[in-house]
Parts: sequence; C-alpha cells; structure tokens
Amino acid sequence: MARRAGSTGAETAEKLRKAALELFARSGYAAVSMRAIAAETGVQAGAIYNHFPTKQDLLNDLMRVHMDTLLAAWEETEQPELSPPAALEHFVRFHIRYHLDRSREVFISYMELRSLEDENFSAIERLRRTYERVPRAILDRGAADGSFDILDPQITTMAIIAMLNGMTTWYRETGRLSLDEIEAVYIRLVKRLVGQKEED
Amino acid sequence: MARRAGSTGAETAEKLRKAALELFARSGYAAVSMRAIAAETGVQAGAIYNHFPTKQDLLNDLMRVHMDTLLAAWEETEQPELSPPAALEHFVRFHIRYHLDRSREVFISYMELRSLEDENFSAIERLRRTYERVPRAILDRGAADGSFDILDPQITTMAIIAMLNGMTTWYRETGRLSLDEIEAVYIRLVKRLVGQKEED
Amino acid sequence: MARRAGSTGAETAEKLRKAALELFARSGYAAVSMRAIAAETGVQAGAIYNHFPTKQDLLNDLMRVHMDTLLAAWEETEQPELSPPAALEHFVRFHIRYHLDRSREVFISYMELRSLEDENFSAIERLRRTYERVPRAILDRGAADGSFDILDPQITTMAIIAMLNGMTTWYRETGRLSLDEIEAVYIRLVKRLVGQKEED
Amino acid sequence: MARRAGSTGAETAEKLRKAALELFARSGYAAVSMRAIAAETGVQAGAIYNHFPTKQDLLNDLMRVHMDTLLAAWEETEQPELSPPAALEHFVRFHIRYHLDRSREVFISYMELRSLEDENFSAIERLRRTYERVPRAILDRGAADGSFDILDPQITTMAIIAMLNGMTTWYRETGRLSLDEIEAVYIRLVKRLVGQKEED
DNA sequence: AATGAATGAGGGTTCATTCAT
DNA sequence: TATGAATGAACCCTCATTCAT
Repeated sequence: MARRAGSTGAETAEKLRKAALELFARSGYAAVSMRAIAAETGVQAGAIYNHFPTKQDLLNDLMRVHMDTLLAAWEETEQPELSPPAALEHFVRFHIRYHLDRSREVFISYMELRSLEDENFSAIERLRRTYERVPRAILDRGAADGSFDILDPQITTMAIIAMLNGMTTWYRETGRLSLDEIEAVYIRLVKRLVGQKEED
Repeated sequence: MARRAGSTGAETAEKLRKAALELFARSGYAAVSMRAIAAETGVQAGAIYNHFPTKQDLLNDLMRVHMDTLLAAWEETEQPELSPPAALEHFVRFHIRYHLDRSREVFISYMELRSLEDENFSAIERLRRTYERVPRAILDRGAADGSFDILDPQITTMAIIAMLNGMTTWYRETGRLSLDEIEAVYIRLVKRLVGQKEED
Repeated sequence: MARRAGSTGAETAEKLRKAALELFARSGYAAVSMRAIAAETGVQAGAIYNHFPTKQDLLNDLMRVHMDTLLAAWEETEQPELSPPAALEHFVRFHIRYHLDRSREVFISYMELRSLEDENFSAIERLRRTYERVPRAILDRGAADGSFDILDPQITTMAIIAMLNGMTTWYRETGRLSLDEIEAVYIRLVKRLVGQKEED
Repeated sequence: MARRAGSTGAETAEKLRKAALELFARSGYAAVSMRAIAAETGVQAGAIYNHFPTKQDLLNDLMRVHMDTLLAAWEETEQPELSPPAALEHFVRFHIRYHLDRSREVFISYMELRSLEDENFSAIERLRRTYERVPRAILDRGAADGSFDILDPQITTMAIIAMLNGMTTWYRETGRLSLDEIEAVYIRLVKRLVGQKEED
C-alpha cells in the first residue's frame, strides 16, 4: 500500500519528532532504533527517511529546534529595563517553567551532545553558550551596580544553571511541594548564591 | 593460542573495567560494543566473557564498585564529631576531590542509571540515596542547632549536589582557577545556600 | 503539484531512456536505482511508472530499441549486389561507425543480457543472432566464390565481431589515431582474418 | 551456536571466495547480496565479515588474486628464448587454456572493473596493463626481426586479446569442435593478424 | 503526467553472545 | 584464560513499487 488517505507529510514529521523525543529521552539516542520510533508512530521504518535524511538528523533537528525555541522564548519574555534583582528573578522563573515544560528536550540537549557529529555539536554548543550568557549578563550588571555580591561570576553562573537543571531530575507534579512553592525556594536560593540581601 | 604469557585473570578484568569505564563515559553504554572494549584492551571480544557474564554485568559492576567505594571512602574520612559548619565544609571538600578524581565513574553513575536492568537499578539507586543522606543529615543537624538557616532541607540538599556535580561538566585542570581556588568558591557558595554566616 | 508546464509524456519518456542508458552503462543495471534515474531526469521516482511499468521494462526497452534500430540501420545501408570483399568492408565500416556512436547501447546489450528476465532475454538473443548472421553470410559468400580463404566460418565470424567490439573499450576521440585511420587498420585486419589478398 | 566443529577459517574463506566468484560471474557484483553468498556457503551473512571486511574487499580479493595468479602463471611458463612466432603461439595457447579454465575470473575481471572503488581499480588496471604488455612485446620483437608484418602494434595487440577473450562467451565443452581444434584455428587467426606467413 | 508519502522487503554491516580449540 | 569463528537478531538505510492527491 502507498500513502494512507488523510495523512500529510507535516503531520507525520511531527509525530516522528514527538516519538523520537520521548524515546531518546527515556533510553538514549544510541539505544533507540529507527524501528522503535517507527513502531511508536505507526509507520514503517523506511518511511522515516521521507522526513529526516538520517537518524543523526532527527536528533539534531530536535536539539536545534529546542535551543532555537528556548532562545526565542527568552527574547520574547526578556525585560531589559528590569533591575538586576528583578531580572534574575524573572530569569529563574522563566528557566524553571520553561524547562519543566520541556524536561525531555532539556534532558536530551544536555545528555546527547556527545551523540552529535562534530558539525552539529558545534552549532548546538554555540547556542547553549548564548543562553548561558543571559544569567551571566544579569550577574555582571548586579555586581556592577552593587545589588549583588558575587564570589566568582563564572562559577556562580554555572552553579545557578546546574542547580536549576538538577530540579528536572527529581521534580514530580505529585510531589510534596507545589511548583509555585518550589519556584519560590529556588528564587531565594539563587538570591543567596549571588549575595543579594533578602528583601522582607 | 591460549593465554598470553604474563597476563593473569585479575589483570585482564581490571583492564576491561578501565576500558569500559572510559568508553561508557565517552559514548554511553548503548553506543559501546563489546568489541570496542576488547579492542581497547587488546583482547578478543569473546575473552570478556571469561570475566563478566554479560555487558550489563560489566556496567553494573562499574556502578556498584563506584558507589561502594564512594560510600566506603566517605565512611573512612567522616569525622562525626565535627560541628555542622565544619562537617559541611569537610563534605564539600571530600565530594569535590573525590568526584573530580572519578569524573567518569560519576558521569556514568548518573547517566547510565537508565541502562540498568530493574534489579540492578534498584540496588544502585538505594546506594545513591544513602550517599545523599550524608549532606542531608549535616543540614538537619545544622538547622537543629541554629548554625544553618535552611529554606527547605530536601531542595537545598539536591541543589548542593547538583551544583557540585555540575562542576565535573566544565572543570579543566588548565582552566583559569586552580582546584584549590574553585573549591574555596564552592565552599562559600554552599555556605550561602544553607544560610550560614560567613566567618571572617 | 501535477505536471510541470511544457513537458509532455513523450519528452519525459525520452529523458528517462537517456538517463537510464547512461547510468546502466556506467554502473550496471542492478547498481542503478529508479531514484537515481529519476534524479538524473529531474522527476520523482514515482513518475517513471507513468512511462515504464517496471525497471525491467525500462532495460528491455533500451535493448529492444537498440537491436531493432541496429537491424533497421543495417537493412537500410545494406547493398546486396556488392561482391563479398566490398560487402565485408561495407559491413566493417557500418559496424564501427554505428557502434562507436552508440557505445553505451552496445555495452549494455552485451553486458546486461544476464539482467533480462527469461522472455526478454530470448527475444534480444534472437535479434543478436540475426545481426551476427550478416557477417556470417558475407563470409559464406566469399568462401563460396573463392574471394576469401576462411579457416572456420563460425569462429571467424565471432572473432571479427569480438575484435570490432573490443574497440569500444579503448577508443577515445582524442587518441593517437583518427577514427578514419583506425577504421582503415581494422578493415585490413578483418581482410587478413578472412584470408583475402590485400589489393594494392 | 558458535563454531561448527571441524571448520577452519581458511576453509571457510575459500568456500566464500568460490561462492562469490560463481555468483558475481553469473549475476554481477551489484546483484549479489552477502546473504546470497552466505546461503551458498552454508554460513550466516555476518560470518562473512570474519573473513572479508566488506563486500568490496571480497570482490577486490577475487580480482587481485586472479591477476596475480595469471601473471605468476605466465612468468612460470614464459620461454624468453623463443622466436617471435613460437613465442606468440606459446602465448596464445597459454592464454586460451588459462582463460577457459578460469572463465569466471576472467569475466569478472573485465566486467566488474567498474564496481571497484578508485584505489582498487587503479591497482587492478595496472596489473591488466602489465599482462597486455606481454603480447605487445612479442609483436614488437617480431616486427623488429621481420618475422611479422604488423599493421599497427597497439591495435593489433588489443585485437588479439579481444578476439581470444571473445571465445569465453561462446565456448562450450560439448560444442562442435574440440578445444584442440579451436585452439589451432585461433593460432592461425592470430598469425594472420600479425602478417606471419603460414608455414606448411 | 507528476508529486510526495507510504509499504514491505531486503541491502550491507554490526551486535551480544557462544563455543571448539 | 584466550582465540577466532560462528550464530541469529538487529542495526541504519535503500529499494522497487503503489497510490491519494
């Protein structure tokens, strides 16, 4: 049989992206076969190649789209006129909410960097550094105007990101604390890291 | 030909462990073949099975030994009589030093949990929780005696561990700061997280 | 989208024939995919099936048309009233010129016989034998009237054809000798094979 | 199951070579799958890779060994002291006998040159040219000492080889003429091509 | 008459594992 | 305890062909 009536290319590509995302996040890129992705999607393995030239391209597409979307979302939400403390809080809220919504994309983007071929790796790494420059810039502004007391801006930036990302490994919707509560704790933890006096 | 003169079973097993550690850390469990491990070790793939019953056992062995060694090392270095602030600093130093020395074991232990079969997974998870109880206990002691001002003990514990582990992703011996300097920064960052007043 | 403006069915079929001829000659029938033929022609693989029912039919069409055209061309150029020596020279000239112009068709017709399914194979073989009967008949006439001194008519016929066809494997337009010169040499070689005294 | 008792590597490699030779000659390199070769040999497809790294290497091995063996066989049988007429007859006999015995190797060596990757192709082409220099040298000697009357040495060389090789396409052991008789005819045809007076 | 998406089979190759030696 | 040869399944990917549009 040929094409199933009613199916379109864009739909199938999206289904494939979704299935691959799910499977790569759960088992890792190398452990997921094209057949597994196909089975999850209800097409034959060969049909995947109508939408993505190789398995590597499928991974790269996922990571690329994630990073592009993340950066675009930040640009849209960014409020450059905020004071450093307000900007930092704004960033932490954004980061937590965005990353919890896309925990699989985030997980893959950190975990499967090593599965990318050289050229793809460089491109994604560049985007990742661009994003990391966001909190770094806020820290630098706050250090300059005295609202933060930063120990080491680079280490502190990485510490904040690591701390926030760590949340995706243990957060469950049904846990002890609500997302709002967790968020509030993290905001205060970040403030401590940057040496900002707690406003009361 | 049979055994190469001069090689003993224990030696080969250790070489295999080392090669597997290196390769699993670099490429991930699923992406590493038994032949690749064998090639790195200078033996044939079949010979691995004289030392480890399956590939899964090889991974499990690495993770199990790592966790056991980590816990044993902590038990040996632990100084139960220390005050919470001193104990926390002692733990951070231990954790950083130990984890930087074994960055591949640490990486695998977090990354390849999902590659473990159920039974193995549970056992390793249990050990991991045991280790996480170490800083948690220190935090609880410090909260109780007033030397710390903890926002949420569980979240703070996870935040500390995530922050410290994040270091393994970017630390290079040839970087801007020495290990001693980095360690000092991290100790102060941890103190901030637990709300301990900086002693001067 | 449907048909591209300005293209007609006959045009596309001819482009396909030409691309298939080129690719089959260069890489062999089995090594050429329908997609490769389509790509060379600027259409999608599926479109080929509007013009040729199967890949096998495409090959068969090429070989069939070649043999038909060859035989028709000979019939048109044949001059039955010529003496055996003149007829042989006429045939050699015809064969060389015709085969050099269609080196790919000739190559395929000898090389890809084995790729034809039974029925197609028989039909093409029959046409090939028909063509081989042309020089054979000239040799027989020349043997009968004493103008040739044939060692064995069948072997000599095959030897002449093999010798002439071999030319297509090494002839280059830019080579040491012009086509006219090569032709002259071959005519004299054929005369030697049939034991005809060189006229001076 | 692992290795079948009693089988050795060299034996299997030889069986594989033989099966591949047979199948490549019959259907062409591209049309023969590794699975087909395996089936003919009674092993699994994967086992072929214990003996030949790739399908291309298997083809290259066949062609390389054939050309090496051909050149070695000629060197062994060559009698440099023979007069050009005797040397030519010696060569024709050698060529016919050798090529009929290895008709599949010969067929592959001419037909599958195009299936060789660049490097392999160059190496085989070089060997083929070396062999073609054998009759060419005899012709040159005979032209120099007046025992031959050569029209064009290069064309005549190629004509002789093409004529002799053509034999492999139609020769059947059960045919009208015996091999000795055919050989005798070919020797006389070659003498005619080089313009040697028939001794009677 | 063409596209583009699909099928189901099969391509070359690698895999974890086994076992005679 | 090691080798090297084997299995059988699976890998990524391409194939000829079909068909809704």
